[in-house]
Amino acid sequence: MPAAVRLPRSTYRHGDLKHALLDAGLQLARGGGPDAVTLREATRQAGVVPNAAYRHFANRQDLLAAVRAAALSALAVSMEADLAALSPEQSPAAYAKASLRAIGAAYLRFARNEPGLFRTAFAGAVDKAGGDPAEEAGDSGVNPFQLLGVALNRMVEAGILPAQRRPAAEYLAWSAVHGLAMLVLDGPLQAMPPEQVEALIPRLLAMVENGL
Amino acid sequence: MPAAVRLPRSTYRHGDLKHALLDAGLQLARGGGPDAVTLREATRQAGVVPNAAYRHFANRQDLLAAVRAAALSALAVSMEADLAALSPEQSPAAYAKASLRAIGAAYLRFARNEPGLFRTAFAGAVDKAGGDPAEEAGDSGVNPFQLLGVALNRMVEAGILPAQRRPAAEYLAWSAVHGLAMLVLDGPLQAMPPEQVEALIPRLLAMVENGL
DNA sequence: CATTTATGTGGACAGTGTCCACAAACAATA
DNA sequence: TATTGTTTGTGGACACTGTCCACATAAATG
Repeated sequence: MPAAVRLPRSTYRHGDLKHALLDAGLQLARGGGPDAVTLREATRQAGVVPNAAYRHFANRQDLLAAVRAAALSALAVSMEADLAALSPEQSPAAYAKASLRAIGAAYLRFARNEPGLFRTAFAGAVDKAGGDPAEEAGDSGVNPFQLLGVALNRMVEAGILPAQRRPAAEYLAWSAVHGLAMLVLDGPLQAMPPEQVEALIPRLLAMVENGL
Repeated sequence: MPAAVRLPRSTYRHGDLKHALLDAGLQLARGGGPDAVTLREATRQAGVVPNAAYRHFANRQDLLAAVRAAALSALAVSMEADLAALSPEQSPAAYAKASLRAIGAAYLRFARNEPGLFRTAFAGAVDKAGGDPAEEAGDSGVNPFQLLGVALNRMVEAGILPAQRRPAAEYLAWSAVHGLAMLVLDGPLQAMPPEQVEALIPRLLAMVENGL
């Protein structure tokens, strides 16, 4: 693939404008959340006239949706890394619990380290009559829900989560973690000192573990 | 106070433009969330030229912050009503549990019935060096946190919540409920059928109750 | 009544999304 | 190889937004 992406290019054709716009959009989202990803700024960074974007995206919402999917995928990748770093050299029960906690902690860490991407990942997008709730796989084919499902399955297998409570349990666990992230990022917990937030995390995860 | 608020007025002065703008803003937020509350449309509904708004609000963000506070207050009022409707003619423990559940249910019902207001209430506003996290009282002086605190205190008094776990417990409970609301409104649970969401609610509240 | 202050008006500017007609480069085909 | 057609980027325009400035008007104050 041609590498020339930045700078006022000499060729009329761009080469891979769609990718360039998505990258620019991601960078904008990273810095300023969903509102910052604007068509004109993205095209500007790609060194192209605003209207060029319409050859690759139907409108701003369409570009934003693509950026959103990429951001969600980035979150999943980050979580996956933490999950994979766990060594299963322990009792199944301890391993299952550790998995759940690692996932929750990674989720919250991502929200803290990449607030723009996190906000963008969950900026209300209307699904076009989507099918199953948790089935919008990102680029890498992994999404946060599925990872949660893995951890919960481990808990069932280890006997620390009754099988009847397994169905839809990811939504419960997920709600708790997601809620804390949102309250800290955009909500009334913005002003809470970081160390206090940090102290809240293990308690929240314990609540999920014991309450499921 | 003069009642003439709508229609192309004849008087040069408006009478209570600040209130009119806030009302218009609330209506806009109700219909389309925070992005819909625009200076120009609010002034239009108030029958006034756009710039008039700047005599009462520093800028759009300032108006939005006022609308946000009012939306949060509306949420608190709705929760308070449900809480007051509970009859304490039962064991303290049952009453405390019922209080917690009523609060959570009211929160989620509000999110479902007034998505625009709910989104607006939690649309990232930067507090101007605010003090304590849960201390931004709305117009009515009540906010969601304080109500949660009441229910949790009842649980401690009833002996179903250990006193050591009491501090900051509202943030944990709140996170769970808020997270579900956000996932359903703006997140990947948008597509989930309402009856399935409804079934999730008691399970979520049970998780909080047992996990705290 | 005269003046000061609060409040709304008018006009302007930059920035945004989006539409339309046009132009340039590549692809396919005669 | 030369012609044709399709993809992709350009140029110009429009409506809409927030915000600034100078001005006008009504109310309050002396």
